Amino acid sequence: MSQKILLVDGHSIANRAFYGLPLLTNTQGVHTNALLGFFNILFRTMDEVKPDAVGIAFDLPAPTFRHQMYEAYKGNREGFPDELKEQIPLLQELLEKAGIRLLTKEGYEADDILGTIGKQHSAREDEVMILSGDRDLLQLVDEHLTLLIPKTKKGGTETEIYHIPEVTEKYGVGPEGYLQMKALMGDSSDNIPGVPSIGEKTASKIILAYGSLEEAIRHAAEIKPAKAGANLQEYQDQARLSLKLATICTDVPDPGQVTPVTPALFQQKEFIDGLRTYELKSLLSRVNARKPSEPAEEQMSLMEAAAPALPADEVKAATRAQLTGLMAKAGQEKKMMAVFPLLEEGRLVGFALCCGEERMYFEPAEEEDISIFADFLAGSGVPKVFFDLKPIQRFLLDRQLAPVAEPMDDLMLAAYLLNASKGSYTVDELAVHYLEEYIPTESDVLGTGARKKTWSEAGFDQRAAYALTCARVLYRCRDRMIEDLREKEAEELYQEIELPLTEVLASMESFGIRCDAQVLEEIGSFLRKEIARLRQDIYDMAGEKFNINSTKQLGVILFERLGLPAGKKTKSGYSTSAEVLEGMIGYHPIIGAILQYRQLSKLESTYVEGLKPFIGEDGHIHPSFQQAVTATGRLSCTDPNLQNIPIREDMGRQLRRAFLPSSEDYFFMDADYSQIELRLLADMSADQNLIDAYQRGDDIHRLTASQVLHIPYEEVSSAQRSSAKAVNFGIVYGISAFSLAGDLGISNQEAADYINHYFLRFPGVKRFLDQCVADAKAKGYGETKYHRRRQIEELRAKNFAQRSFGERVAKNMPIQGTAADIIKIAMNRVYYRMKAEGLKSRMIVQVHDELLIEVYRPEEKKVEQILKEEMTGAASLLVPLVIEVHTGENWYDAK
DNA sequence: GAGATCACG
DNA sequence: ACGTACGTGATCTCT
Repeated sequence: MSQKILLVDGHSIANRAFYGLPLLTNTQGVHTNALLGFFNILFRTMDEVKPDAVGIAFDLPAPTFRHQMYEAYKGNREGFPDELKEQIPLLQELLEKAGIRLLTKEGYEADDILGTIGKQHSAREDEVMILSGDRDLLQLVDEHLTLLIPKTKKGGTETEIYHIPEVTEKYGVGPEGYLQMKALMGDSSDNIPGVPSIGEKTASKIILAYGSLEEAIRHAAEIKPAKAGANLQEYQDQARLSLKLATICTDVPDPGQVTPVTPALFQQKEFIDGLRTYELKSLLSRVNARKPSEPAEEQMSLMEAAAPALPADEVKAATRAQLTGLMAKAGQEKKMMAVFPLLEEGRLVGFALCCGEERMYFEPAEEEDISIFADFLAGSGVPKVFFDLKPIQRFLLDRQLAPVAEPMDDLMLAAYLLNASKGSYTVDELAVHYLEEYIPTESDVLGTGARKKTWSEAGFDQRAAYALTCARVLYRCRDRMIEDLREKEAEELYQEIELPLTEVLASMESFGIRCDAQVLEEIGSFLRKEIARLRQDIYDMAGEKFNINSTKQLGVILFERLGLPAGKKTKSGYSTSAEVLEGMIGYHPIIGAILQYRQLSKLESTYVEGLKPFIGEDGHIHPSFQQAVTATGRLSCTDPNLQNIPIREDMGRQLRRAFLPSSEDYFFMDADYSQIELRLLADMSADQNLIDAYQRGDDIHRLTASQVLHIPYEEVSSAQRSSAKAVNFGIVYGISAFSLAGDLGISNQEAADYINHYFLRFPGVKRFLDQCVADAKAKGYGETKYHRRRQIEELRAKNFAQRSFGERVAKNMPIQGTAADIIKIAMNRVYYRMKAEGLKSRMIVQVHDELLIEVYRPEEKKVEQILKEEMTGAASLLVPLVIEVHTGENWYDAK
């Protein structure tokens, strides 16, 4: 009977684990990050693979031939850092306590042992998986043996899986070929010298052509590029040595035995005591959660805190009767219900409900099932707890069903408000943070990358277990999170702004915006013609063809071949940014052509070709508005991003002609706040000079120029006005003389004078910005008028640049964030008023300080009135909030 | 996957 | 003396 065998490269995984986590210690000062990371990776993999036996191998060096060779080339190899070295024996000890026999053999490295045992089992047609961070082991892959490489990514680990096809796909050659390639290209991290000037690509080509190193050496003379062939000839002995060094031994005598996986593994008292010693809490609760039998008495408290394992055979789909029963009961008793749906491609695969002790998982089979669920969600009696509510609202609105009604909670939004600087939020992180529990992540269940499964492919047991676990976590976290929000004075922000906004965004996404593919195509064909012309001109002027998109190649052409003066540099070479190139106009006609080429190809690739695939069968683009991404509280927009459609240059602006109302009965009305951030600066700083200016209705940039430069208001030139505008922007961004100087093309001294004069004239602004920094330093976070917080760790940095960054953020976040709060309030007011008044007009896009409305013609006056009232009335400031309204038959005309 | 560039507010 | 604007997302190249 064929078995699943998991083999682990101990040193390699410990190494990955070590670098994947910050340096943690227990209270005794023992470093533990590699221990924690190792077991996380091991447990995760065991959950996914469910092996029948495991083997974990470690190097046990001894002076053997191969080792001596290895030593000889070891010159550039750094040893493990001490903090990691110390943890290896602790790890080995823990593994042995857990019941695992370690695989070591004097004089052999771990990969030799893994190779030998792996090939033995593979020959018996067992299914072998080797877990290692080392690509060298790719040479072992065969029909029954796969290599798993854990990747540490932001927020978790993912696993790359290599069967034979993946090896071929990635390297062009199979596992044996990969070994031969290694001999040619070498590997600096493994101190395999290889052949000079042969890298991965050339090596792959050579092996593809000749099959092996020896064959390649025989044909060295005919190898292209000639340099590679000549070097192979010259360094053939070094190549042969490299082959020897790279080859993993598969005939280690008595390599040891794998350990069968039994329920007792990882349950030994000694092992659990060990975890306690190193204070690896999350592992402890995980081990307890996996515990199959009765818990030992001393583990009771931990056991109670941990989610009970969900034996797959006990989870059955709930019947419709059970479902309606639980919903009815919750309705009568007004009991809180956590709801965790599994959605994919607009389909509801299933959902879990958790109402205290009672939990169930249900999969709708008919329309009737969905309508029962939708009725429950739209009902107002039961407090419903979600994580990421917007897709559910979208699901309902797409089907013309009523959206989820209050009372409700979205713990993803709560998590975002509690810590806005994370970018992504998951249920498993809530479990760790609030319950100190480890639950599987979505990628644990579905995998990642090319092998990522859909929920339907994952199988019933997986779906049910995952959804039920998540629902239970939500149920238990809810009260504590709401309490945390209250403590931070953010409950109103959450209840009155973010939560209602979810339906608004779902509605905007569901309607989408019509986009005419023909208009796009016309612009595209014009652009392609122009791009081809420019490309040819550039090649002619450069005297050769090259990839203009490659900054590296472009740098060589401009600064070496044409000998133009190089301006700024980047980390990796010359800068060729528009800013640098613009400074070089006049030196050579190629510069202008390149700038034009850049501009047009950006439009073509990002906005013509980039948008096309998003136009759906309904002729609309349905973007995704992200509510829990930015650190300041703004929305972001993806798939596609409709918040950066060109407008500043007329050529790009033409693209907006492709965005149209959905029928002739509608036109566009676009309303944007006039200088909302500067008005907020006036309000929040209470600077009398700035307030007076806005109350008089002055042109604020003209006024700034007049006051800073000491010239009469009427005599300000347009150049002076635009300098003042740059100063005003700079103030909001946390200005420095250096950057203002760069922006205006003046000296540092002149820029510093501007800033000093500005602050003399607007002393309240100066006081306010300094206060922002002082408050943020004292509290560790910046805050908006509506108590949105952003943690600013950089303020405590020792590094000057980082700390300065923190200070700029402390000045900017309260302003940008409050503007974001206000437009969110406005969106809610406009949307819910249009809804309440039964209008056919609808909000379709938000661009930070701007709302685009598709207006039903008969409703023009009504909508304009609503926009004016609700947007200007969204906040009451010391200065007026002003909006500008434009209308048109497409987005171009409406701006 | 990171870095460079550039589109928007 | 230190290194510089704040916030996003998409595309392309190259390691």
